[in-house]
Amino acid sequence: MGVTKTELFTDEQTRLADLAKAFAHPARVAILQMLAQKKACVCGDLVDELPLAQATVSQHLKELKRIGIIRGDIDPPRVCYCINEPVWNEARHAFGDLLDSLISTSCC
Amino acid sequence: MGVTKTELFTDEQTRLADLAKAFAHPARVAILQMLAQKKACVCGDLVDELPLAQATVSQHLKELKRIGIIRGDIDPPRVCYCINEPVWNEARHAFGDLLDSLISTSCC
DNA sequence: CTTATTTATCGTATTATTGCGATCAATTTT
DNA sequence: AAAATTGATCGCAATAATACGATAAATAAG
Repeated sequence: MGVTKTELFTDEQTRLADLAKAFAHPARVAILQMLAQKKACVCGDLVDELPLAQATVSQHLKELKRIGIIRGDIDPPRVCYCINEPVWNEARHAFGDLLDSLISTSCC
Repeated sequence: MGVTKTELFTDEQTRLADLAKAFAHPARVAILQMLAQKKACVCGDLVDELPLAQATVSQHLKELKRIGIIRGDIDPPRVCYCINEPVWNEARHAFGDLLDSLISTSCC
C-alpha cells in the first residue's frame, strides 16, 4: 500500500515515527552528524561531503526541514543549514523516553 | 529510485538508519511500546490492539525481527514476541550518542 | 482423523521514497 | 548588462514500503 493510516494512531506515535524518519536514511544520518558537529553548515559543503547529486541532497534537506529538525537560513546565494535545537531535543526526549522505558524482561 | 546507495556510507550510518526504521512507522512504534511495557511477552494480542489486518501486523513484526529489535519465540501454535534487549540497548546508545553530540550552536 | 486456532507467506494493488539530469530563480561577480 | 554561483524544483524512472485478502503451515483440541 503505502497508505499509512496515521489517523489510527496517537499523535505521539505518529510524531515519533516522523522524527525517526529523519534518521532512517544513511544520507540523512550523515547530514545530521555533520550539522550536529558543525562540520558543515552551507548546503554546498554538504553536497561535497556526500556521494550524492546536488538535487538529491537538496531533497533530503527538504525532508529534514519538513520534519523540523533542521533550519535553513538564507544567506544569498547560499543557504546555511543547522540543527533546529528545539526539535532536536524533542527527538532526544522522545527516543530517550521510549528507549528507557523498557521493563527488563526475560521473556517466555 | 529507491536505490539506496548503502555502500557509500559507513556501516555505522547504515546501521543507525536501519535501527531508525524500526521506529519510522506508527504501527511499529505502537508494537515496540507495547512490548517494552510488558513484562510478559505478547502473542496474538498485538493484532487485537492494532487497527490493522493480521497479515499487515505480521509483516511489521517480520521487519522488526529483521532489524533484530524483537525476538519471536515459538510456542505453538502461538508466537511470543518480546524486545531483544541487546539490540534495544544498541539503539538506545546509537541514538543517545548522536543526539547528545550536538555542539550547541546558533549557526550562521 | 477432523476441525479449530494461530501465525506466516503469497499475490497484488497502491503509495512513498530515492535518485538524478535539466532547468529555474536569486544573487553576486565581472 | 552578462556571466557565474548557489540552491530549489520539476519531471521522470525505479525500487521500497504499506496494506490486505486468500491461503498455507503447524499444532492443539475434539
